Amino acid sequence: MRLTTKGRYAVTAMLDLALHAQVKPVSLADISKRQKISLSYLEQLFSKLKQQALVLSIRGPGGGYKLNKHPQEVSVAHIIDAVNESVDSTSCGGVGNCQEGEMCLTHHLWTDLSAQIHTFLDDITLEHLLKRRDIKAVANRQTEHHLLDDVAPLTLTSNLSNSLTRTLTNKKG
Amino acid sequence: MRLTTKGRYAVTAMLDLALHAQVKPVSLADISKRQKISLSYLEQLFSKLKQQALVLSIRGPGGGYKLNKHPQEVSVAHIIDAVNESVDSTSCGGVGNCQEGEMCLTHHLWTDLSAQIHTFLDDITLEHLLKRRDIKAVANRQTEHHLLDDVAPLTLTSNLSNSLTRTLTNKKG
DNA sequence: TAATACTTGACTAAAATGCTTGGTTATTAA
DNA sequence: TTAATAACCAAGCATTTTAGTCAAGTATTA
Repeated sequence: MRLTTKGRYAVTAMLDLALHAQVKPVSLADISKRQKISLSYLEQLFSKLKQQALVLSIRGPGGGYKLNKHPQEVSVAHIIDAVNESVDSTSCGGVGNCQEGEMCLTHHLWTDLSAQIHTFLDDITLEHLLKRRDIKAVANRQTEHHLLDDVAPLTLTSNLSNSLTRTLTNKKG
Repeated sequence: MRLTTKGRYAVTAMLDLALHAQVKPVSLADISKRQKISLSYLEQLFSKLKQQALVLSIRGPGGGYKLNKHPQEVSVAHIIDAVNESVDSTSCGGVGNCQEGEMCLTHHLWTDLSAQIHTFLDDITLEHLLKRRDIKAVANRQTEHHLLDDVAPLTLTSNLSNSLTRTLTNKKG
């Protein structure tokens, strides 16, 4: 499991799709403008996302990309894995040549840890993120209604964060 | 939060310290041999680990490094953060120039997600990893005693993984 | 005093990241 | 049919990160 900005870009772009490609497809140019990611970089990322069947493409004018699965079926882990191409190679390459057993030990502990993080991110889907988005959208409307300009935004993001924390940590029990 | 091989090297090295630097300090040359990490790369890593007061150094013959805290006080997150120097810079740089609010949204979701992973890794200490190590050592002795050569090792690592899974996911409730 | 081992800095090769440029192909609307 | 759109594709490039080398220190101990 690798966590870099590349994965963040991919998750952001997929979330953009989930938000805007409900009816008609969304072009990479649109995502590029909205999320400030270079068009050609998006092309590279979506090439891999399509290989993993996470998105489908429609060519020609009015074309673009759409999600190929329901938001609740797309995990953050899958998105990140899709763009990070086969990490593998944990020095000994799986069951390879750990000479002393000492190395194999710490090596195993790390891969276990890595697997844990993967499981953690595999439980978080686009659906989860979308729900938080809805909460924020509703909250924003409330904010406008109550005319609280400066204080409210901070409270809102703080609420968002807390709610996300609760959602993610209290999973499965 | 960034997750790369650099962080893995650091965690592995710290685990090596925890295992071998109980009485006398351990030289980087020893860790280099045991964990197959280049000496000079270890020097760079330990320079940062020392800056973060995670280790202390003893110079001269018989010198080396020791943990500066108890294993239960050293989290995996802290180790990874120490060698990954101030990640920051999430495009808008915190509270900066998210123009459309749309970007700020996904941006926030990501930082929340990242914070969750951080919290997750902050709960895992060297102590936890050491305990798993003990379990495996005991299990290995049992294996030798029962003379199960082929089947047992697989079961053991599987048990290790499961036990780790339980420990990590069932934390705090 | 010599060996040990940390400390520091400069430098390098390789890989990953993020982006540019310049095309092609399929599709649609004028 | 033509022009615009937008996916697709490939090569290349600047920057950063990774991982490591080399060479000089300095502190400590035997």
